[in-house]
Amino acid sequence: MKAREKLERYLKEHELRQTMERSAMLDFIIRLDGHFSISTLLEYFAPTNHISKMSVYRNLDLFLKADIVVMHPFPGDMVMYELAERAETHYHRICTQCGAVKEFHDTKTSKLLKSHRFKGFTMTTNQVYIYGICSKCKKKI
Amino acid sequence: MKAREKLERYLKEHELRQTMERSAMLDFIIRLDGHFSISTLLEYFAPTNHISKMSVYRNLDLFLKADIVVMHPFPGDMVMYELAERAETHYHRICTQCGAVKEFHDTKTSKLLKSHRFKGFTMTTNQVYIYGICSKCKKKI
DNA sequence: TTTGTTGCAAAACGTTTGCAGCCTC
DNA sequence: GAGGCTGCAAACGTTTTGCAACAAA
Repeated sequence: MKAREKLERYLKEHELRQTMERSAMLDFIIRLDGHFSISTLLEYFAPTNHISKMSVYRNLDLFLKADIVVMHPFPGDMVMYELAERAETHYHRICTQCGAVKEFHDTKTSKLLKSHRFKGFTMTTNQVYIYGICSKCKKKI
Repeated sequence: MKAREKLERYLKEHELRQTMERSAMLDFIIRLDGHFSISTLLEYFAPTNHISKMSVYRNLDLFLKADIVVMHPFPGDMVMYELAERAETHYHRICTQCGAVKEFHDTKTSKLLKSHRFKGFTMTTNQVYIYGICSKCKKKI
């Protein structure tokens, strides 16, 4: 499902409201087309672009609950996020030494995971992370 | 590889030192046998058990780099951690509504992921997360 | 008209930094 | 003996809280 649809549906289901702020934040995240942190959002919106810090925090939480955005456990000081729709098209490979993250495709695993059926649990997305050491870091050792 | 071996090897390779604090922290994490947050460690060590806040922070970072511990992107305010060795035996299923996390087994996917070969990238661990809605939350809607 | 949402400011909290002294190796 | 490691305290920055005004439904 598209991110905008998800938002509309989630708001309706939970009797929440459509606001300019939510819409603008989602637009930005869609256009951004990549990984981002809370700082990315704050730096863009808080100083000049009409959305206060508080709304950024609160609405990012909402996007997470609504499955519009996923959270990635990348190393480093900042938790990173990505549009769920975008994250569904690839997985991530992470160097535990330098923190470098690469996207890769794996249709086999994707299909296998999508075929799972759990009792009473409805799957929406799945994420795979492969940890290891990249070539640059291997040379250093 | 066992966690303790990993630590020894990592320390040697990076010319770092074995200390009581590192050893005690690893012991605790092994005995704990589950998910934990920084608070879990701080609450145990900082007040009474002889390891200062600072060493907890610094050594947890080291454990992450040494692949002794992995970080999980579970919803909620706290980033969670788990002994890598333990995390290798199962994957995680997460409810995006209430944040409940269940462990599940999937040898097929595990084998498939382990069989991957990347140019210049040496895999150490892999993690799979399945997001969705659990039965309890479905009833509420 | 109701009630969710925003934005502000202040407070609370978690994390980092700098440094002196200690302890591995 | 050299240099990594610890612990303290202060500084820092991020996130939360409470509340009044606003606006979507």
